[in-house]
Order: sequence, then C-alpha cells, then structure tokens
Amino acid sequence: MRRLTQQDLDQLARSRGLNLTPQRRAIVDFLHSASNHPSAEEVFAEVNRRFPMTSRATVYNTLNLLKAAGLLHEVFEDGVSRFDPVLDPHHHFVCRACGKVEDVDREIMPAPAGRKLLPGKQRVETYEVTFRGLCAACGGRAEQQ
Amino acid sequence: MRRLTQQDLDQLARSRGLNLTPQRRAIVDFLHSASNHPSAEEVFAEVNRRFPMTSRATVYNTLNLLKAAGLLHEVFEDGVSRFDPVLDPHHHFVCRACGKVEDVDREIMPAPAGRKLLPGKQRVETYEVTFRGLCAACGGRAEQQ
DNA sequence: ATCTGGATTTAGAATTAGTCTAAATTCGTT
DNA sequence: AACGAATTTAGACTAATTCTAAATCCAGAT
Ligand SMILES: [Mn+2]
Ligand SMILES: [Mn+2]
Ligand SMILES: [Zn+2]
Ligand SMILES: [Zn+2]
Repeated sequence: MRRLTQQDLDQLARSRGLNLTPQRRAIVDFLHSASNHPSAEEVFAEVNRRFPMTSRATVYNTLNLLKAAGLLHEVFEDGVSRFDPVLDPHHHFVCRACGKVEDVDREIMPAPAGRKLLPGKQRVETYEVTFRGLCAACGGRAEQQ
Repeated sequence: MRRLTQQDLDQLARSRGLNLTPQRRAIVDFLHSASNHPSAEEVFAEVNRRFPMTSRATVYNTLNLLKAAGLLHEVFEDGVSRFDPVLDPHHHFVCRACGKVEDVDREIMPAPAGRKLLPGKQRVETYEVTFRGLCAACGGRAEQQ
C-alpha cells in the first residue's frame, strides 16, 4: 500500500498552498511512522514528546487541514475517530479482542462488476468494508471463544 | 428485511429478563416506526413528544440495554452513533448530499466464498459494507457534480 | 537590519455527546 | 397497605472536539 514520501508530501502541500510548519511536519511524520491509525489524542501525545508545548488546537487544526487537503483520511471505527495516511482506497479489519485496526487490501472484496446503481437507485461513488473478528495475535492465543 | 413485531419484542424481552416499561416501549416503537437509523438525540426528542419528562439518562440506558440484549444494533456513520432495529446482517448506503443512511441488502456484496482467514491471518467473523454516493432523491436533482 | 501584516500557534473557555450519581418514583409481591 | 427491587429523573461530571482572543512567527517591503 502506497505511502507518501517526504518529497511527495512537500510537493503536494506546496501545490495546495499548505505551509508545512515544524509542528505540521511532526504530525505528518508521526502518522506515517505509526503503523496503525492513531487517534487525535495519540497524535497529540506523541508530537508533544518530540515537540513539547504543541497545543491540542494545533493538532486538531492540522489534522483537519491535512484531511481537507486530501493528504490524510479520517476513519471512524466503533465511534472512535482515527487518522489514516494511506491514501489509496482500502478496507479495514477491527479485532474484537484488542481493538487494533488493520488495513486490508481492496482486492479482497472488489466492487461488484459494473454496479454503479444499487437496487434502491442510489449512485455509488465509493465503498469500504469493515471486517471484524480476531487478529492474528489474538486469534493465535488458545482458540478463545 | 425482517423487523420485530410487538409480540416478538415482548417475548424476547421477557425471555431475557427485560422489563418492558412504558418508556422502553415508546423508545422501541419509535425506532421501529422511524425508517432511518435515528440518533440518540432524535430518539430523546421524539419519545419526549409522546411521553414528556423522559430523561436523557433513561433514553441512553434503554438504548444500551436493548443493544446488550441484542434487540437493537448501533451503527456509527461518520462519527455519528445511530440505532438500527433491523437485526439481520445488512449493509448501509450513506448519501454525501443529505446524509441519509439507507439499508442495503447483504446479497449486493456477499462474503467472498469460503474466506474465513484474511491474508494477514485475521479470522473474520462478520463484515459490513458502507457504500457512499448520492441517494435516489439527491442524485435525481440535476446531475449535480 | 527593521517594520509590518497575515498566517500560525497557544492556553484555556465553550460546546457536545454520553455516563454517572443519588434521590424520588414505580411496581410486583406479600 | 407495606416492602424492596427495579426504574426513572435531574443534574453533575467527563471526554472529545471546536472556538476564541491574544501572542508569536515569518516572508516580503522598506
Ligand atoms: Mn487504513
Ligand atoms: Mn440498517
Ligand atoms: Zn487483536
Ligand atoms: Zn441524499
């Protein structure tokens, strides 16, 4: 799954008139280093480790900015908002034991061929699948119920 | 898509030791009459119309109770929590113009035959699809962008 | 090198959805 | 009618997010 490089990012940001300040860069860096869909609070905590005194407002502002610029997606799983630096359309798996949110390749469940209109006459532009169950780690432990 | 009758409901509730008080019945009635996935606040407003002085706490308590008893499902769309009286597994369509959440039959996108394990070794127990685009009403109006 | 205006950041107040609490009420059983 | 358990209520509390107004930063103009 494609991830943006620093270059991509600089270029994209610039092309959209986005000023990449140190705080903003720290936020993007963390999101790309973190493998799994951090929440706003996790971003706040981590960015503050490297860059103390970064305010919540800046974290939220930046996440919203990047999202609006299309450099970041927001995913909601079970009422929790998380941020996803992977831009290609893909699906998610949520572990019911540990709560981890993992990426799933879109090929696993491709669009039903040529169906742009649902029976209810809705025009589908995108779709995403959420799989639920036990992740590799949790499923491994002793065939738990 | 199957919906519970009053009888089903009484029986189910009783069999699970759930006392169906007037407030609780009003909440369930409303959820079943409303066609589209009301939020807690919408339930609160409507139940109060018929049954003034019903507190938020009772609405939330009841929704959580019914959910725990399996008589109701909670669906999160775009960070908003909504309640769904349709118990069979099914998918959803979210209109990007008006925000309406509509049911979609599961047949539209059935499980990939025999796949219980994803490539990442996750064991899939359930899955759900969210389609996004324009609903019949919004899509009809003048081929908007 | 200094000035200046716009963009950015900051701390904290405000808002919102939801949970918790403790007292009052209801209801089935004696 | 009296009792105790379950339920309901109003409002306090909490957590996530947005808003606000003042401070800071910074690029371009002088
Ligand atoms: Mn993802
Ligand atoms: Mn539904
Ligand atoms: Zn797990
Ligand atoms: Zn619509």
